[in-house]
Parts: sequence; C-alpha cells; structure tokens
Amino acid sequence: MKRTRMSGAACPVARSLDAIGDWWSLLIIRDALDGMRRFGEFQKSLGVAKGILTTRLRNLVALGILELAPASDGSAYQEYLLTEKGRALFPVVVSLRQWGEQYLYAPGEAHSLLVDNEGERPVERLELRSSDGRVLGWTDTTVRKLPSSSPKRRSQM
Amino acid sequence: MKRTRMSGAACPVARSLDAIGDWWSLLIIRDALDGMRRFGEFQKSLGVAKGILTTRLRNLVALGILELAPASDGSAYQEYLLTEKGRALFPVVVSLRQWGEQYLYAPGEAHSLLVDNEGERPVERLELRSSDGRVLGWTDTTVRKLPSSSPKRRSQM
DNA sequence: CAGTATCCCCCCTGATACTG
DNA sequence: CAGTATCAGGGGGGATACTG
Repeated sequence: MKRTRMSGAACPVARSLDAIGDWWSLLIIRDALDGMRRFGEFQKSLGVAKGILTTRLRNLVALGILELAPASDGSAYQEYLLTEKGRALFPVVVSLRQWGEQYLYAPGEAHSLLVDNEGERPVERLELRSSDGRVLGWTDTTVRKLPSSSPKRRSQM
Repeated sequence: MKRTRMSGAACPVARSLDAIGDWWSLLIIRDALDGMRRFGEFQKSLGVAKGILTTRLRNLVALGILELAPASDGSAYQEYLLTEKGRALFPVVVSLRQWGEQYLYAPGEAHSLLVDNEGERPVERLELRSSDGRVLGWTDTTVRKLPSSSPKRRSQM
C-alpha cells in the first residue's frame, strides 16, 4: 500500500498499529484467542480469500505473534498457535470488544457477552489504574516522552 | 478498498474494527486524547496528506466519535472534540500502547511512558477482572453468544 | 485440507495546486 | 489556516483455478 511505515515510530501506539493495525490481523488474533488453530478454521470464520489469509498468517508468524506447530491431531499439516506476545494482545481485543458492545449496537440489539468461566458472570470493564489502585481516566494521565528527561504537559502519545 | 464490511457483524470486535480499524483513525484519536483539536495539529503530527485527513475526520464525526465545535480561540475555524463515545476509546489506545511498549521495542531502546498525573508514577497494566475482582487471563473467559441462550465452549468472539 | 499462483480492479495513498 | 480538487500509482482485496 506504500503507506507510511511506522515501525520506527517513537510512539508505541503507532508501532502497534503498524504491526497489527490492518483489517485482518486482529480478527485472526481474536479467533486464535478463541481457540482456533487451523488455516481452514480461520478461513471459514473470516470469509477471507485464502491468499490474503496466507499473507496475514505469514506476517503474524514473522512478527512472533503466532508460531507454527505440528498438528495436534494426526494430520500432516501445521497449526498456528499464539505466542506469549500474541496472547498479550488479549486486552487489545477485549477493549475493542467492550467499546463495540457499548457503542455500536442499537439499544435493543442483542450482542455476545464476555463472561468469566467461573460462575459465567459478565466480566468488568477494563480499567486503567494507578500504582496505588485508583482508576484513571483519560485526563488523569500524561505521556512522558522518555523515562528520564521529561516534558510536563501531555504531549505525543 | 471494497473490503468486506463488518458493520453488521455479530461480533463487536469486528464492528469496532470496521469503524476505527484503519491506519489513521486510531492515531487521530490518540492525538485527540492527547489534547489536539485542530486540523493543522493533526496534520502536522501525523504527516498525513490533507485529503486523507479530511476524509478520516469527516468519518469520525459521522460515527459520533468526534464532534465539531467553534474554535476556543478567536479564530473562525472549527475544532474537533472527542465525544463520550470517542473518549471511551481510551482503553483501546492504552492497550495498544502497553503492548507496543512491551513487545515492540528492543531491550535497550527507550520509549515513552504513560504516567499518572498525580505523583507521576507509571500506570499499571490494564487488567481484566471478574465481577468479584479476580484478574482474568485469556483462558478464563468465554464468549457467550447471546445474553440468554448460550453455548458453553469458547466460540466466536 | 492447506496452501500457491494468477488476474483484475478498485480505492486508498500521497503530491500538488487551488480557494476562502 | 483549513480545507477542496485533481491526479498518478500501486498494492491490497477478492475470485478462481491449480497443486500436494
């Protein structure tokens, strides 16, 4: 796409989006977090062209988000498993899910719900907390550019 | 891009990505959360072509994520302010930020840090919690398709 | 089943020039 | 400053056919 690359950006948000901010990667990761492992599972779930899926999977493996493993059943094929780096995207997917649930569905419209396995109760909303446990809103935080020398005001996030 | 639309998807993650899952929107929102309001600020910060920025801003306004307001200074122009729906994307941006900080920088490489305004201490990582306060990992949750009738195993997220 | 190989088209991207 | 208009190009996206 010749789009401006941000892999070298100083901003972690930009770097993250550069890695997984396309239209398919996060959906693949969502499915992987959901237990999917096989090419065909992804393909059927996403309805994406096989060629595109191949590209995306290869890219996710290259990024260290997925890894290839021999199939757990007898088959001669491989499976795509989440690495720790990939599993760490859980909060990203959950935050997207929670935002969508709250703002993208009509009042009466039913939507799926993320529940705690133990007790089957809905999970809480993700909340950002300070080191002493206070809940932090978007105005309560500042991006400090470098661990050491620091500008005071909110600057580039 | 003629890509498959997911605005009608049953999965909130897909709907969210359909709305803001492109290469610029979340960066605009990041900047807006950072206090930016003016066309020129976004343009300079992102280094994006003006035409593209116009499209994206218009789309975000149409989605109800940004809203137009008269300029706070004397100027005759308008400002783009986050709505509540837009501010609710804070956890999404933070989760991307934290993931990037942890996995996208070389060991020695310095990166910016999100700090609590009060005390300037780094924030905690976002954690998902159950209704009784336990921290939940990705294996501790299940997507229940509809609030009522529910399959047991992890299914489409 | 799990890809690879083509093909084409569309639209996004990025520049530049222009307007109020 | 805040956009709008226009244009070139290139790569993603989708479909289909093919292979092991």
